[in-house]
Amino acid sequence: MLTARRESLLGLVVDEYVETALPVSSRALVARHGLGVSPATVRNELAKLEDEGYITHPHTSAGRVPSDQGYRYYVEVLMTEQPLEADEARTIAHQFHQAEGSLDDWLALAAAVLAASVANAVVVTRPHSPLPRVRNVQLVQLRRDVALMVVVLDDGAVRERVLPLPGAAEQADLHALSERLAGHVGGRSASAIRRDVEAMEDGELRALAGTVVDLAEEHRTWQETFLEGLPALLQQPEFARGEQMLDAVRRLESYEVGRLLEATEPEAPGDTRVVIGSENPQREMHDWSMVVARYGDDDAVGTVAVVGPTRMHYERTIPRVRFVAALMGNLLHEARA
Amino acid sequence: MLTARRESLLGLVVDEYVETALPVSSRALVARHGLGVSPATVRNELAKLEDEGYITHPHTSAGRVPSDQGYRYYVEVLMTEQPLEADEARTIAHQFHQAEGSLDDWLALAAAVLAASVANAVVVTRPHSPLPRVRNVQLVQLRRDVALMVVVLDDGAVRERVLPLPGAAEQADLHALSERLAGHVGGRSASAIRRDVEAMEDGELRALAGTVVDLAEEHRTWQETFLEGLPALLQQPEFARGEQMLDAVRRLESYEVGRLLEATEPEAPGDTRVVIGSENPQREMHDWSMVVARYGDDDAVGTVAVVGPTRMHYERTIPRVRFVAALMGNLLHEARA
DNA sequence: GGCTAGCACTCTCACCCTGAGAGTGCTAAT
DNA sequence: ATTAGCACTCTCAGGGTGAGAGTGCTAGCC
Repeated sequence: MLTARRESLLGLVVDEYVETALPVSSRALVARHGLGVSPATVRNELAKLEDEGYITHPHTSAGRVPSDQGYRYYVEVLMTEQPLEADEARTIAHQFHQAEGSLDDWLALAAAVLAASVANAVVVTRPHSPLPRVRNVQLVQLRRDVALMVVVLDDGAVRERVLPLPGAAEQADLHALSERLAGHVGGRSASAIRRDVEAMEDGELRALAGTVVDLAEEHRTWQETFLEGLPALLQQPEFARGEQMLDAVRRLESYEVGRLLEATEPEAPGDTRVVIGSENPQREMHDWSMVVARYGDDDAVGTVAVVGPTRMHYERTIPRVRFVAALMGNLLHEARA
Repeated sequence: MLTARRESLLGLVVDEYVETALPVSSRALVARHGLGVSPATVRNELAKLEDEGYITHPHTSAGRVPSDQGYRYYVEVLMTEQPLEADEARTIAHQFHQAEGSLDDWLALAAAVLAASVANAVVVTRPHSPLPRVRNVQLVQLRRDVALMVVVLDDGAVRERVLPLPGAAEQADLHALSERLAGHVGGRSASAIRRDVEAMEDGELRALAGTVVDLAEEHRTWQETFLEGLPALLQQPEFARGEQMLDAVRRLESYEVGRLLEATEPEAPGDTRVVIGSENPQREMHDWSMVVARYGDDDAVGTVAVVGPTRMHYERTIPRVRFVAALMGNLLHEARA
């Protein structure tokens, strides 16, 4: 249990440190905010806060720095979220509407816009439903005996694969084949299809249905993940030295980003979750924080996450993530409903 | 015109510098390679080479460093390409075959494999033809009055867009509409379609055909560009300091990569082009080199490029780029023919 | 009992200096 | 044409130093 004064002091330390990235001294606290006490008193209080684990000391004669526990308390109890100003919200919404390309383009744009707003890296995943159903299958002839299978799922995902065709076929034949295939797999989920696949008599159709299952199940996590704002992240003082920057880049490599989000428990759309430093089950993320939100609806859910150093402007970041997630949910719904 | 001795000296300077990243001294040259002369003689020769612009001096008492002109001469005249060893070629080919996902996955994999092989960043673009024809159009119903248009082009590109449908429709209606639309646009290029679009009587069809044109023309350069090997690049000593690393990351940002390749004149598949430092028309690339190759066939052509500091192992890089480009071309053809 | 002035102590950091080392360029001799 | 020798330049790592920034503690004050 923190006394009222210690609480407010902790808040000031966090605010100050988040802003300046410099350890906060007792003197600075007194000077910058008109506390009615002397630096010595503040020092005593800070010492107590340190005993209780809310702040630390890089070295003897340095100021104080919040610990993960301190940030946690701050986020849970002290922080007052800083909502977006009207024009900021307007700008973001405007940028969102402007994009008129494919879903992928739009997601990347959303990530970039949020990244710019919070000055950190942002990861966005494509929305997908836990059990997508096949909405449509098409076989398109590319060459004489090569076709392209295009599968459209009801969460909007479009997946493709190049197939060799045993025995040349006309586009008309392929068309008929598509129809037959669609009749078997249309409106059904991957697992449902798989259950029947073996029972199919027609060998050709069975093979094709198998491919449909593959495509429907293939999450392609890393391909469906959009990372933006890497430069913004790397500009943070914690990555000033080349070594650390290289580390950061490695950690956010495309293949890794998916894994990074896996560690986060899925939540319902609307929720926003904050994972601070050592709270992250992944060891290598121990000096990073993530603000994760889900967007979408019951049919299809995706993830938006801000990734950055634990010294993060939580007050600003959390409402912005929430705002963007909500906006994405709405637009997605609007575009579909 | 360089004398034979100066030529060989230049070659040694380049080799040495490429390997160590340290300015090379007259003494080191004599010691490491049994030249029959003294360092002083070498110094005289190096001074001449410097006069003629092939090498430079970071500062008075430093060794020599090749200039862009020096690298150019090296690539043009001195270098003997180092072909892949049999097992390296086998490994790469094996990795290429292993990938069994979509084209996108495969391209990203190819980029990553090459990047690992040359220890630099690699950019790969999707193959596309100069005038792709529409092979297939499908309208798929997602919600009551929202459809997804999926366009397949004959270079294998699959593009999609979410469309609001004026007036709810049944999937069956959409199907018929797709057929009609396909009748108009199938087998034709974007420009050919556009020529007729205005003449169409049916307003709905006209709008849809317009969207098809959009999709067919939309190159989505940055989306169709795959960058891999960023960490490998950043590990190079020229990016040791955080500042320069940040610069490098910014320069390779997704939005920029496409522009980066634009500056390179297109060539026929099979050609490999080397752009060294200030030869690049883009100012900000003046201390970078690129080894660019085209892959594909007459129908669809893509680009593979290695991007790194001018201090690049050209002898190794060029044949590896060529090898990978050829391999990609073959596989692409194999998968289609 | 809480607050605070004062002070000793610690640690960092920027700075300067220095000497070693690595190169070059030039000259004079071979 | 080559080379030994040497003066000269520049960098770089190391060490020392002083200033500055903090803390923690203690003793006295309200």
